Amino acid sequence: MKKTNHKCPISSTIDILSDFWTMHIVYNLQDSSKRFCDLEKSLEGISTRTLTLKLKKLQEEKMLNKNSNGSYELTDKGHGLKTVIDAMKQYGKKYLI
Amino acid sequence: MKKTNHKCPISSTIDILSDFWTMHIVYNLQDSSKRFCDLEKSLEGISTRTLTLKLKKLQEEKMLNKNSNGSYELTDKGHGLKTVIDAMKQYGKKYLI
DNA sequence: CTGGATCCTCGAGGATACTG
DNA sequence: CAGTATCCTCGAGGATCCAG
Repeated sequence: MKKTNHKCPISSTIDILSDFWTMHIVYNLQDSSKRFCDLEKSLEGISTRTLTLKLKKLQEEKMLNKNSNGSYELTDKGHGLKTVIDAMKQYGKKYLI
Repeated sequence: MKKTNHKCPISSTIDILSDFWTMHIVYNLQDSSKRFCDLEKSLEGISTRTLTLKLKKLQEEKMLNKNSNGSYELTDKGHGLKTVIDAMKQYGKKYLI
């Protein structure tokens, strides 16, 4: 994945979202916090290594954090992606499938 | 990039968008059609090979087509992504940068 | 200018085994 | 359960040269 240096809202957002798993993870945490093994089950096909890496990266980016009972929950910054996810959902329904 | 088989609106949309250049290309064609060389200039850093490949793939997906004067323009399906792009722009403005 | 053809790099992600 | 550590694969994308 590349990194754009110029600070454009679109480019910055694409930088974060343009890998396969990130959006899936955020999507899966939208309604409730989940533990590692639950995420592993929801995200069919992800490897433990990748899930670990993505969760770590998302924590560094302040998109989510791990709470006291060990489950992962979105921060405000993570929940902010809901509008993007909703737009994608609408698009998928209308033009794909 | 992976392919999800189960037909979920979110997964299908992510399948299309989860590479670095696709969204940038659609974004660049949103307001006006452009020729190959113009896209090459706008999309700083893209190689001719990659641009060719992405344009071909996007044409196969009916997201854009090449018109009579040789420039590329979005189809309705391509323009449909505007809502997603707008959401990303808003997100970027609010939480990133 | 608009690509096609080749070759090459690099990193995302998988598989597996292991630990607290 | 929740990871960590290794090793390995595979494909996205870059660089370059060439042609219509």
